[in-house]
Amino acid sequence: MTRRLAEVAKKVGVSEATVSRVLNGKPGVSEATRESVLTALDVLGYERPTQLRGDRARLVGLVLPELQNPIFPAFAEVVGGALAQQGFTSLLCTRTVGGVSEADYVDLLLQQQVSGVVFAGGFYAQADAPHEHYQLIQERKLPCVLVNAAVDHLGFPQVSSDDFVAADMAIGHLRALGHEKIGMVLGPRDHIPSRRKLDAFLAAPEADPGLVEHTMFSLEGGHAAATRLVKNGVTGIVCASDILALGAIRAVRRAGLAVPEDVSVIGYDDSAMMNCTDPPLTTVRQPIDAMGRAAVDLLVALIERASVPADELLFEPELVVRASTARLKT
Amino acid sequence: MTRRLAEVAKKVGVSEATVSRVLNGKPGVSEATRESVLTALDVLGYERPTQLRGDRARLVGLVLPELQNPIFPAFAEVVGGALAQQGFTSLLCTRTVGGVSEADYVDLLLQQQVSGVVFAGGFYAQADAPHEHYQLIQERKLPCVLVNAAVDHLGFPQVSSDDFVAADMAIGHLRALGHEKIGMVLGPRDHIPSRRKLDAFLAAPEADPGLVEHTMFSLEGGHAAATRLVKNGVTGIVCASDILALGAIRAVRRAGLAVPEDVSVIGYDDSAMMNCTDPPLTTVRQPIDAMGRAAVDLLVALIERASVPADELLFEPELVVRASTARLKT
DNA sequence: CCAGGTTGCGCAAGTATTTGCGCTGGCTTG
DNA sequence: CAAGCCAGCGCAAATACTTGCGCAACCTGG
Repeated sequence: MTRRLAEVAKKVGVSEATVSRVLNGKPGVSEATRESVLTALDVLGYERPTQLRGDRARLVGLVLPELQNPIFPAFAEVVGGALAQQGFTSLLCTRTVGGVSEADYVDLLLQQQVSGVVFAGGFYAQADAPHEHYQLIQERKLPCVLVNAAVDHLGFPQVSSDDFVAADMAIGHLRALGHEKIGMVLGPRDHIPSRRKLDAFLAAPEADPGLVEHTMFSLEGGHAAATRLVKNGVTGIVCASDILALGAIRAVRRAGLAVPEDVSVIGYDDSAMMNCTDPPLTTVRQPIDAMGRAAVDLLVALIERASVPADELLFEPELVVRASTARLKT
Repeated sequence: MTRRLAEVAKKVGVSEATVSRVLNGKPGVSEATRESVLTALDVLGYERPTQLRGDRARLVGLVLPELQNPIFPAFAEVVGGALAQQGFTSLLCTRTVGGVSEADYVDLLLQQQVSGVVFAGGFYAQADAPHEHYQLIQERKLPCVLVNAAVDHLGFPQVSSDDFVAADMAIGHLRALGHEKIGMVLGPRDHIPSRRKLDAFLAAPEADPGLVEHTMFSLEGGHAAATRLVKNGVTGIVCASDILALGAIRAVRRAGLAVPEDVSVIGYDDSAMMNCTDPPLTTVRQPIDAMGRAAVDLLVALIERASVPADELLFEPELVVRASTARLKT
């Protein structure tokens, strides 16, 4: 009922045969004719076959939860750059308020015939979030790598930074500075990286489970959580992201105290510009460069059908001591 | 020569007719059969037609130069959110070092049959950069909106913040604080928004053209440029981005001076977290929320074939006074 | 347990696309 | 300037995909 060839052929004034040849990249058509057929195709709104524009685009989806926290754009740059070097193009997908869900993005990516997907900080990290769309990827055998702590074994290879060690370092640092009443500001309860940090916190016998706050990952969330902790008299706060830490610093000041003189605050991520903040933030750095590269290497291996262990690659974080932590006043 | 239907049909053990029906979403096929046909398709590596996965995705490309400067992720969130509300999905495209060029992204987007494109801070803003790919978009009559000051009339509608007014505000603010020796740190010489700011600077009769530095948009660029300015004895620096301003602050300190006591620094953009820096940055805010919404409105109008003036919509910036500027010491 | 309805599917006829072959007209060569 | 060559294209045959129709299997209500 469509009669594409016929319609296009009439429009250009050539035979159906010629249009067919153009569409299939067959020889025997002059460049000029080829051009005009292609133009007519576009004008009439038909999809030209993928192959016609250079070689098939090697697309990879990169799914991120947000862009507010600078760690995610930074990660996107690392992954995008590494993919580009391997000849892949990345499609960046970000959840937006009231907008497109992760499942929608997965649909979209499948539709666009991507060669693979990298997820960072997605729903897979939250135990209570829907996970059906990951199974969809699995069924399709689409190469996929998860960054940072997935819920359970979905069977995808993972690249994570070691949250347990990270929290341990942060707490150790505060202890070494003489702090004893230490609080934690974490993400949602079902968020796996937060849980792992919590495990590290509770591993210490002197830890007080009452000084753990769960909140959402925003400056305001950090502010609210830290306000409660300060009220409970903590002198050190370990946060699950730099943004939370900035919120915590604001909360401490709002309470009439100073950072780091009265309360020490440690962030997590070491996102950009944390050395320009007031005070420069002591934080635990995720090695995003190495992680991004590793994720891309894994993904490319999967795409090329190499067998890759569905393990979790743990990356060692690094404590970056700046000026938001100090020895406890005696 | 391919005989897709036949091959798939044999694999699944049904007739070609059934496969055809599945491929075209026709009724009269049980869910189970449909599933197995699709699976076989995937296994055999055939593309399933776009329509099969829900209704045709309404895609819009969003092309950004980088993600380091937080203004771009922020803009991406605004535009992405606004598009989502209108039922569009945004594909984020970012240039990466040694990676995909703007022209490549345009090719990609055309190939993916996007409904429209939003460019922010792209090559169109630089007089000496290649512009052919914009013409390609124009020829295809693809809806397109440019954000912030394009080189010349490429015929696309534009949404910009008023750079002249912005620079004027910044300079006026410094003058009001008693500063007379004021320097400027701008982007590349052929960068149109920087030129417009330069125009505002030179409009004042007492302006010294020797105190204008061109550099690339990075912290290090700002640092280097500001170092030269400080050596020349300026007491106030107006920067073309917040990142440049942070670099400038570092340069001032490296020179043994203090911000704002010895030298006042003004940024531009008011990107996120500039109120957490040391000192909190005085800056000129781009109304990215309004601009993003306007850009999306224009684009959607274009997509719906409404006629839209190919004008430049100028948005008024806003001076945000924090603590990186102070009265000149007498 | 049977009649009638419904759904899923294959047959084969109908429609669309691809391709072998040969015509044409322009360019090269002697 | 004519003969020969060949790229570019259309014709029509071959191939590939779509669809109207009817059969069969399975439910459903008597």
